[in-house]
Amino acid sequence: MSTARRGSTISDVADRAGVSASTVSRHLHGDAVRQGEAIDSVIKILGFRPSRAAQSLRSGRTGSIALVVPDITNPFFAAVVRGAESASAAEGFTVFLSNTEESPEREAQVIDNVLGRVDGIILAPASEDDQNPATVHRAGVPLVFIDCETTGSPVTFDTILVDNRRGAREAVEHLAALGHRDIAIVSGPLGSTPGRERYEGFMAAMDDAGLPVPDGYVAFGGFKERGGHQAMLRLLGQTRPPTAVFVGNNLMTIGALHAIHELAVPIPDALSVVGFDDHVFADLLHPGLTVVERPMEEQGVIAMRLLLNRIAGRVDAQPRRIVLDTTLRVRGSTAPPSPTAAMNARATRHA
Amino acid sequence: MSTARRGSTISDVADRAGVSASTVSRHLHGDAVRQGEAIDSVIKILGFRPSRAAQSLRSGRTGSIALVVPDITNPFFAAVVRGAESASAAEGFTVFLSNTEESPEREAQVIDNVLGRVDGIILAPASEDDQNPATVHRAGVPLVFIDCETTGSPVTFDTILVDNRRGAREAVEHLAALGHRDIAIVSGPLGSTPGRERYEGFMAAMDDAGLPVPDGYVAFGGFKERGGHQAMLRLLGQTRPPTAVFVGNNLMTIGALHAIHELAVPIPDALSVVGFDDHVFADLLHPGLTVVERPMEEQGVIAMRLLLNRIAGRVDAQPRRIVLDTTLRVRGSTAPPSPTAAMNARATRHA
DNA sequence: CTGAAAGCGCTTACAG
DNA sequence: CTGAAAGCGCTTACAG
Repeated sequence: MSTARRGSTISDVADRAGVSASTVSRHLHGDAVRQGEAIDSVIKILGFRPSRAAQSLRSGRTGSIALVVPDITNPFFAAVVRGAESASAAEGFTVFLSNTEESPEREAQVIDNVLGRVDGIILAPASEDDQNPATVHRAGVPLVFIDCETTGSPVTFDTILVDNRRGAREAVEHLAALGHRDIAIVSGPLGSTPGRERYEGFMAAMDDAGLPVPDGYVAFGGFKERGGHQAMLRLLGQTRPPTAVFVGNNLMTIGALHAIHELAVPIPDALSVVGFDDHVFADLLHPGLTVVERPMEEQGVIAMRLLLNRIAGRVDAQPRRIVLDTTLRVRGSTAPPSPTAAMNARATRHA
Repeated sequence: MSTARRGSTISDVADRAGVSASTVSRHLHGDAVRQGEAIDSVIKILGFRPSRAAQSLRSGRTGSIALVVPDITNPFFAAVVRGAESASAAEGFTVFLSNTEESPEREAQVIDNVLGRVDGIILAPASEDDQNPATVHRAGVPLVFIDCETTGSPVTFDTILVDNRRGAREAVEHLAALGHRDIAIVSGPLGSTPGRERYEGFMAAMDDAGLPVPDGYVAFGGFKERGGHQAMLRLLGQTRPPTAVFVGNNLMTIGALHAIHELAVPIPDALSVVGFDDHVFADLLHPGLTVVERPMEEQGVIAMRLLLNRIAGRVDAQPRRIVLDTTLRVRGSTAPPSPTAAMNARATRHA
């Protein structure tokens, strides 16, 4: 590399400051040292930066954490990143982000690349039968699950989740209390934790409320705008469309709203909508969007703390599983079914 | 760390395979070796993974690239990441992503953390008077700008951009050709390259078309949904609203569209809209969104290639500046101004 | 508080 | 094609 300047080493600093490398090293790590100021000034003059590689090799620590998520463009994960970074900054750790595009293969590659360059991994596995966590465990690297977990593994890991089933149930109960009986779901894939749990919560709550869920009221899609858009078009294309819908993911909700606008279905007059995850836009819309809200940055903070504790050995062997609560935030997108809409649904049903 | 297993080393592998560590190392790097298969099987049995730290320390290479962007949730940068990763995978490099939240301070921290753990940096600087590139240069680490650049630095860097001015001009010329005279802009911050260049391109094209741009037709906002939303509300809140608008960024366009929907302004009847950057949704909307399109993944690919060439010393000292073309993609959101809308605008103007 | 010394786990000329 | 040896730049017991 022609432009690369040979950086100075700790010995260069030591020589010019008239101390030993040990002393420079100690000073760098905050130990009290006599020539502290002299060392500082030499460091500045030389533009010295300790070699991360040498530090890692010798100390066995890297000071880095990998955060591996299925979709970096999802604002939920962006919030998680913010939380994780703020929790790690305090202990001097750097967060590296990697995107798997929801592919277990990409995830395997990322993990392979990351093992040995980080002290720990926070992972939102793409699917519940994902085998990558075993690889991480074999390498002796601490791992924490966030948002999703894998099942059937002989090993368990620290995990931070929200009560997805309860969140979905709250949405259903809210809609049922408003008088809706024709309630549909736009659901994410059942192979992932949030997809499965929100679906199960929805079905259980509908059952408890004595409301049937015809096949046509269950529409699946990928966890992104396009998935929600297509699923919602299918729901609305039926002869007897629902009067209310629960959408199981933030990006899917955006897609679903676009579909609703395209078909010029008025919210909440003809259709009440509840989304999962609050976002910047939820109260800018007219009407505002009713959502199941959950802690986001906080999950990042907790995941990072669990991981750092694990790394520092500050925690007993038993992995923790933390499940946070959701909150229903009611805005204008949910209302009692209008007489006409309800009647239409009823009439069609009996036709 | 109680759970961490001491990993095996290259010497362990060498011993069990009956060769020297040198031979194992060579085999690992693809050199022809006699005991190749034996070595492979020992590696498998032992679950050997070479220590990245030791490799870096000895070879002076890390095999990693940092990609530092202002907003990971912007689909443009997600596409850049995809492109960069595909270009780096071929040469065995791993990409680490870092988010600066458009803050030069966060950017400084990220760069400080990343220097010494990567062989090069691809940076989309938050602002044009950003001083962080100088730090990177001092550390002797190759740097490539993408999407944004900094001005006034004594050093120049490889840079990959698009012709923002021309893109904005195409939008204006398209609208003017349709017969619009009352054309407004929702612009990002002038402190960033895309904000400034698109603004300048818009103003120059309006000037060339002989169309005045009253102050009220220029609305600035941050490069996100909220910025576009608020700016658009301001534009539409005027006594003489424009009949067409150019929105200078993808996320701002989403926000602007929400504002337009809220105020129930029909597109394109009362307002034609051109966005910057195509996205998943542009042709799902009704009407479809006319946009200035630009290569996205390709920019990531090119940035990575420039950087890898620099790292490998495969390139002459002179930094390259590559400017890609934009394309106007016309969909239904732009149409001639309706007689009423135009008349309203005219009438109001003369009132 | 300080320094000399060993060593983390690799890679890479060097000599054969 | 192969091995012995040196060394990348730190950190960390050890002894003082």
